[in-house]
This record gives sequence, structure tokens and C-alpha cells, in this order.
Amino acid sequence: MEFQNHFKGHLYEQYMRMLHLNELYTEQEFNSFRQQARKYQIDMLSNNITSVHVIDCIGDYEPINHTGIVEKMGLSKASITNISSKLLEMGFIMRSQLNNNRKEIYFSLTDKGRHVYHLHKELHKEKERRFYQFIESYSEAELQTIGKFMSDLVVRAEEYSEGKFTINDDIKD
Amino acid sequence: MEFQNHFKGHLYEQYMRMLHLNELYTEQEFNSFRQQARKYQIDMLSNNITSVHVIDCIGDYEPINHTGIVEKMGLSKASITNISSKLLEMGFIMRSQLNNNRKEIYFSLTDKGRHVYHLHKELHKEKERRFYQFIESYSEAELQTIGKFMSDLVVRAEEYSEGKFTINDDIKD
DNA sequence: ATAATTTTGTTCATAGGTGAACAAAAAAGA
DNA sequence: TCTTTTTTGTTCACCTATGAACAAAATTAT
Repeated sequence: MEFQNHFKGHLYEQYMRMLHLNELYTEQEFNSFRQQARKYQIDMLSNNITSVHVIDCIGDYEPINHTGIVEKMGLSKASITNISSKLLEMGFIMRSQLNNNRKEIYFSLTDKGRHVYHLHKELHKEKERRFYQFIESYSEAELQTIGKFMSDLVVRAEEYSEGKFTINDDIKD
Repeated sequence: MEFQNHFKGHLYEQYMRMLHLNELYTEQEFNSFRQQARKYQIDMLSNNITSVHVIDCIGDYEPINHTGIVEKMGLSKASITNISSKLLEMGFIMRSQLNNNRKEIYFSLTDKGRHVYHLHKELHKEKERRFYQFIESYSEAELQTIGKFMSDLVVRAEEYSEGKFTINDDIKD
């Protein structure tokens, strides 16, 4: 029992650390991206990964309009206006009107933007590859267990963010 | 083999989703905190969790100076200057000089700040409790597997952020 | 058709966060 | 002691992101 509690506490700690370290991991990922971009003489001009994600989004769904990007990415309208005008200026994307619609503006990638798009996709494939390599040392049964755990976590987080339960309904001093 | 690849792809997806959903989860957590704070008529004045984390940090290590907070939290000096002067103004923390040192400024919690501190700690305990409840449905063996997986992930992320390997050394077009 | 409503995208003020330059104090060297 | 260097914390200019207010266009209702 003593052992068990200790073990579970340890598990929780590992869980929290894992989540936290993932942030650093993501940061490093962007460094790798910039490094790679430099290699191809692509100047991203910004230290921000978001504009790359916008390029990624446009590449996935072009032609896509402002609102579409906002919905896909979960960013604010103001933010997308800002980023897309920079990407436009830097020649990564281009705008066009479709049909006779004079309201909606559709974006698509230029060749330069497509280059970035592919670079980014490659990075993600590489990341995925590393993940598969990482899990190679686990048995089929273990991976089943891990898979169940993660999908349970996802379900839990989804239920939570849908407000199905609330933290702290019953906190006591 | 076909099945296996599909399974592993699914695992990767779950892994990514789990990491992503955690962000939403964290957001919700702060909502709960504010809700709780309102119940005690504590006005945080800001929608930002960071100042609560600063209070938490000061509570853990008081008396702690500016540089100490910067190091513990991994935020910039400028940021801590900004946040601490707000917390000071709002009466959550107080400053003092130690010894004859006229350079370093030490912070500690006021009663009001301590209230927030305890509230925040309670929230975290509650979160931990929920985690234990969540893993109750798993067997000892399964938890061992999951624990190993997470600690392996942590090690991997640590190695990575120490630059022991680099993404993309060998990307091909 | 035309009036009312909704959708779309920009602008603006504001907030959080940062690095670089800086001044003051302390510590280390001479 | 007196000079040089390091530590500490603030200020400033800048970047990213946001919500609210807004104008223009499109859609829906009458």
C-alpha cells in the first residue's frame, strides 16, 4: 500500500513532467524548422511558428478564406489579418476573389510558400517517424495498454472541456 | 502488419491529441480558479494565470528575490518586474530588504496573497486526486507499463532539449 | 425590390511577454 | 583603498495575440 501510493505519486509526477517537457520539445522543433529554412535561403523574418502553421493550413485547404483559417486554427480574426498580411507581403501566399464575390478573400500558396509547406510537412513526418522508432521497444500488449491510456485521457479531457464536470465543486478549506 | 501500422498510426494520433487537449484542460483549470477566487471575493483583475503562478512561487520560497523568481519560473526579468509590481499594488505580496543589502528586493505573501496561494494549492491537490481516480481502473501491471512509457518520454524529451540529437539532420526532398 | 440581418474582414486599443540598454549596488581584484 | 567586474532590477521599444467596434458586402425576410 505504501509502495503503491508512492508509485502512483511518481506516476503523476512523470505525467506532469511529460506534459511540461513537451512544450520545450515543441520549441526545439521550431528551431529545427528555422535551421532547415535557412538552409534553403528562406527568410521567415519572424521567430514565430504561428505563421508557418498558417502556411500549413492554407496549403491544406487552399483556396481558403479568412474565416476558414480562423475556424481551422482557432485563432482570432485580428490575428489572422495580421499574419496573413505579413505572409502576403513576404510572398508566401497570394490572395484572390472567387466567383463574383467581392467580400470574401481567398488565400493560396505561392511557390515560395509551397516550399515552406513541404518543409514543414517533412518535419512532421520526421517527427512521426521518430515516434514510431521510439515505441519500437514496446511489446504489442504494452502498446495496447498505452493506447488505451491515451485514448482514455483524451476522452477525459474532452468531457472536461465540454464542461461535463467541474474542478473544485467540493473544495474544503 | 497492415493492422500493426494502422494501430501505430492511431497511437500517434492519440498521443498528439492528448498533448493538445491538455492545453484546453489547463485553460479550464484557470477558469475554475477564478470561479473559486470570486467565491471568496478575491479580485484577480487579470485573466492571466501567470500572476497566480508567481504567487505560488513566492509562497513556496519566500522570502525570494526578483532573480530567484526569474530562475524558478523561467520567465524574463522584465516580465517578473511587471507582474510583481501589479501584485504589489493589488496587495497580494509585499517587498522587503534583507540584511544591509540595498540592491536585492525580497518578496513575500500578504494574508490576501496567502489565501490565493492556498486556493491554488488546493486546486492542484484536487487535480492530483482526480488523476488517481482516473487511473484506478488500471491494473498494477498496466500502470507499470504506462509509467515506463511516460518516463521514457521524459528522458527522450530531456535528451532532445539538451540537443543530444537534432530533428532533420537527414531530410531528403 | 428593399429593408433587416448576418457574414466577412480591418482597425484600434489593450494586455502579456521579451531582449537589450541601462543605472545602481555589491563583489572581486589590484 | 580604489578600480573593475558581476549581479540585480527597471525601463524601453517591440512582437504576438485578442476583443470590440466598425464598414462593406452578401444573404434573408418582408
